Amino acid sequence: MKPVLRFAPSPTGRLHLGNLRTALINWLFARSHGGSLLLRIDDTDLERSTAANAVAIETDLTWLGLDWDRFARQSDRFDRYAAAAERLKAGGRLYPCFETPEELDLKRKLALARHLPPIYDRAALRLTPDEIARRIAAGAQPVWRFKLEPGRVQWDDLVRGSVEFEARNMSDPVLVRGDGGPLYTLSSVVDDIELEVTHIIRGEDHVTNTAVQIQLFQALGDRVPTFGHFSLIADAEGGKLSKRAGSLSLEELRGEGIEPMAVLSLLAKLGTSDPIEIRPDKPALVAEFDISKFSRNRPKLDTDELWHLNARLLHTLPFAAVVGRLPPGADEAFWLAVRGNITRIGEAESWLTICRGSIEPMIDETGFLEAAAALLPPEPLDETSWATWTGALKAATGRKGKELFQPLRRALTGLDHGPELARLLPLIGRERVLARLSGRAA
RNA sequence: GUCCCCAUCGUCUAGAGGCCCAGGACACCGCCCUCUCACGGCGGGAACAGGGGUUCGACUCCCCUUGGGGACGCCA
Repeated sequence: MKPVLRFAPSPTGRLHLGNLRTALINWLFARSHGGSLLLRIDDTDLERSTAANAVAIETDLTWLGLDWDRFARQSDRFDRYAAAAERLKAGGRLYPCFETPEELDLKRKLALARHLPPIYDRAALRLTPDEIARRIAAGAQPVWRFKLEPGRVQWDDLVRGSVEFEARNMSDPVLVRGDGGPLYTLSSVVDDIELEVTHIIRGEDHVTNTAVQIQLFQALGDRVPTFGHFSLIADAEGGKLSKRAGSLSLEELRGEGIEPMAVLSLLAKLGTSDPIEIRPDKPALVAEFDISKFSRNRPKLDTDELWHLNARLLHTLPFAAVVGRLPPGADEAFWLAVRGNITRIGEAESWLTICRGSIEPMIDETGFLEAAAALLPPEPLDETSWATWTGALKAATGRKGKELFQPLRRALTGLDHGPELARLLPLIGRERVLARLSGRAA
């Protein structure tokens, strides 16, 4: 049976690197096992979900090149959740509770104060049928809780090995809210069953959810999927990712010029035993993916590392891969000359100004530069011109090494370092070179 | 507070009792290459959180401590 994976974000905000990692791991698992991926928009929380966020999620995934085979939206499926809730009621697994949110909050605080776990005390289970009928007749809108069965819940986790929870340490989850709407625990399980999800791979913040959801899978169907919970990533200081969510949003990184493969390479390797290196394309990541390579440690994500990978990627990218994203006037010779000196593609622009536009030269010794101007080979300049020129200059002045080259670099580019001058010289052109050697902006 | 998880170089990790005075990758430092930066080549510094056990022998097993994280919602 081919595995069916799913990525189920809630459209309550933009995707950040943490979400993306979940998406990528599921995508890689699906692709490396010949399986399929379902994109499910978990928008049962109508208050916080927006259609714009849902669209943005699809845009971000597409930009990264993560495709999906099926699509579902939970707000289209409320009838399915209601039907499942009825089945659970009929089976005696759902019971109505009439506490207000304030009462529940108080109960939790009381439990905590008594050094007890803040789980629901099941007071509603002691309500008589008459009492329940009377309250409903009086207009009360109960929430419906799933009655957990006592005992041990165990599963073999793809990342964490055997995991066990004692049901008495868990709270009977609310599945249906006062307004009749479904809660995540219910909708998620119903969809995983009906959309035939075989592998649920998500962050470790879901492990306790898994324990209760396994009982729900058993109550609602006959098949429990395979689970895998990888650890969440921390920021560079070891703190929560959300605190620096701004700098880690894909939207922002994209605006700063990050390449998809830099993001993908880091996210696919972080926390695994593979070296974190730039990979050329998604098939390389698919070929190397193995869920068992993920450790249970909590890895730190450093955006510096992301930019480092980005630079490494750019240094090898052929002209064809970037042609549409370079400023007008940038040709292949230009790209090949400057790609080794940039971290983000936007930096090509300043080099283009140096090659095709006008800059202020840095002049150290006018005498030396005058001599250089006199010896500059005639048009056309090509990649051999530099050697010819500096050879003649060396013979004429007796200079060599840095003394010979650095004044030229500073005059020609206005900078202390940059791409090979042999390649830049023909790009800058004879006329500009002469002007800059004489100290004129050109 | 309760339950669960984690703890090896700066970072990501290898390590399933002797193969480890702990290996790799990235980062860092040095040298080489070189007009500069980067690339590349060579070399270097750099770690088993602490304390008890178990054992002939613990990075590896057990317990405790400490430190971190997750969960405990009519959010997902």
